[in-house]
Amino acid sequence: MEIDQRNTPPGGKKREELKQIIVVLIGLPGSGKSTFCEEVAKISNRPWVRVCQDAINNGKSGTKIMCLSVAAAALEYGKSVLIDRCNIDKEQRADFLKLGGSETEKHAVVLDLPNSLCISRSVKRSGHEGKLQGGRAAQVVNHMAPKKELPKLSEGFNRIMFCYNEKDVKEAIKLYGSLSLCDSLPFGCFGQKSVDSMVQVGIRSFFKKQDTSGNAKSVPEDSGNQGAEAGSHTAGDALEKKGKHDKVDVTISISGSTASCSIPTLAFPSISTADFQFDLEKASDIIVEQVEEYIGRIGEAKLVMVDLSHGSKILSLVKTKAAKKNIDSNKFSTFVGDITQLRSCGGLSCNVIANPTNWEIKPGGGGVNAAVFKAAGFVLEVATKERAEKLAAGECVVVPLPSSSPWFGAEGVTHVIHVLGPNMNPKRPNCLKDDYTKGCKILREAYSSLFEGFASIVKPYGNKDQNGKRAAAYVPENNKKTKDSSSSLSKSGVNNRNQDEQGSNTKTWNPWAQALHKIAMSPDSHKDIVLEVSDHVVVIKDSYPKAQQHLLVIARCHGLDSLADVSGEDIPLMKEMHDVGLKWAEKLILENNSLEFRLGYHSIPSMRQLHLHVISQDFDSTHLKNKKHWLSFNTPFFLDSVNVVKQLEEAGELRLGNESFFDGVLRCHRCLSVNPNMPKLKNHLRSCKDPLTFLIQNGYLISSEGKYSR
DNA sequence: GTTCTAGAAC
DNA sequence: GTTCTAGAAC
Repeated sequence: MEIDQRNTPPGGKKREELKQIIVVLIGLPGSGKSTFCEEVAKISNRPWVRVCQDAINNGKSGTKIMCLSVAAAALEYGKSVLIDRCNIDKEQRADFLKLGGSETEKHAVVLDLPNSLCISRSVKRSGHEGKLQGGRAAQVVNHMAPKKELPKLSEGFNRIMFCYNEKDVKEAIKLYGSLSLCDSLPFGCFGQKSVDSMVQVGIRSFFKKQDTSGNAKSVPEDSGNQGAEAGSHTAGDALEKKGKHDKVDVTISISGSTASCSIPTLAFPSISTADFQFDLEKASDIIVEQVEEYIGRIGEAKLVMVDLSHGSKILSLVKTKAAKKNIDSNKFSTFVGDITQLRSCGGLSCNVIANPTNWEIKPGGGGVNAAVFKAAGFVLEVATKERAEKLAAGECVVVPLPSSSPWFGAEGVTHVIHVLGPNMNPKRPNCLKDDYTKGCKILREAYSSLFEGFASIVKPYGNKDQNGKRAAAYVPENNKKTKDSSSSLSKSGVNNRNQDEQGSNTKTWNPWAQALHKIAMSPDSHKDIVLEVSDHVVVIKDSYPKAQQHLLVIARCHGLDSLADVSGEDIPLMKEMHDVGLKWAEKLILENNSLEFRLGYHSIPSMRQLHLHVISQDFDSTHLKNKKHWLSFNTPFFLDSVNVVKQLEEAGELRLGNESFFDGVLRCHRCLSVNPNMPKLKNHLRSCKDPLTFLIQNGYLISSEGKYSR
């Protein structure tokens, strides 16, 4: 035992000023418990006492009773205590939790490192206090490992922190080492991989302390927090409000606020403006801009922005800016209330709830995230895990809420959309510092992604109005689990933006793939790159042209992401796109009569929103870099516009190419010679002057030599 | 879709 | 040693 004598004995210091903590280390031999204690003691200003069973008996191994006795004495002396023994099951830990008074905080730090690592460390070490090293150590670890029982809050811990690797351990050391005499840490479970006890209590008092204590030291980043946005809405708040604050303010009138859930409604809090400290003015601009963009796309569905606090600045800013833009208050409103109890306490039926989560999409961190996971129950964690393991900033995942969730019955919630916003808080992971260029971009993506997710739930199902646009119609929630097997599915399985749970055209679109879609939906916001805009199409120059001239004719119709969405009824639109492309090709040929053009579509585009390529056949461009670039324009993966229209007219459907064409050889489109690699092909293309016989014969080429027929 | 880069190919 | 590809990350 090592007693720190820096502190005064009982009576010498007022006990009220201290926050005494018992930290029960839990871990196999070799998991790093002793190192943890030594490191914490080394960097800490707090008087820690390490109670180590391996050395408690005059440097030799002692008993549990001895540990309890020494720990009790240390607490009497106003110290905080680190219990350095394995404590692998509930029974071994129970007596330590009885020590100290009601003011003493009981923490567990679980060093759940891989058994193999513990064995390897134990075997290799020398001079171990308990003489557990060499071959015997491996035996002991193997014997002990199956008996390991992870701690739960219900055992009596205020806080449990799980560490699974050295990085986690380092963070925990930093956290505990930086606690001064009066500091405390948020209560609850932090960092647990799989849980059955992940409940966070008392975090409200932690945030209150942060606000009110003038000398409170900022608490270091919590590994269990994982960047979760705390917000003004805490789990504690949610608990306290229950049964107390039934009254809520509707800051903009909501038509039919007590309406049945037949009108789909998304309730969303402000993303990133709470714990992630995003600038409120900038955030409110983005919220209103995104609401304006999406409000016309969700049919009769509604958006409601929710904040727990009266006098919320962000709510007020959004409300004012939305009013200035004349956004229909029947479609978009703000609401003061508890997002977890909108129907029961606020009379507001919202079937979809947005949750500003952390990158691991896990409970914790306080704020809305903690409250949502708590209210929706463990089934939400399970349902979430089936859909996604993690999120990148700007992404979201739509999770149908199982009917077994208490939220489903009590609040009528059918879906939760987890969304991760940008973090500007240096105390949280992945801080953007003051880079608001990036921050605004990500926040815009986050809202766009969220609203796309909502739109996918109230998805349009094929109905088109007279403008050719698909009218949104609410389809009752569908809990059918569908797994997207499309090649574009991100590795994490995250559904970005457009989650379509119906039909064979299911495809998810990453944030980077949304650029054309955004241009098509709001060409006015992209005037610098738009060459032409009409009711049905937008023409732009490809940002990364693969030839001297490379334009895109983008359809403006909702619900037409790619050729996979096209059917016979789209023939007029396809013809219009072709005519516009032809017009531009002819215009460019007038400027340079050596150009030859081909018009066509990629069978499986990378970018969302149906677009026609108008590309000159020189393929002279620095942006033509890899095999896929070439093959996507020079194999049947590229479908000529005339042929697409013809197929639609004759068969009513399309035969699309697939990505197997990307395995092909690099054949010159003129002389048909095969080239070993891209640099050599590009070099060859500069000198090959053979005619494009195949294209001419099929009527696919537009050149000064002859007219193109449709 | 692009960029970056490790490692394969030359 | 340089060139090129392919996969990861965005």
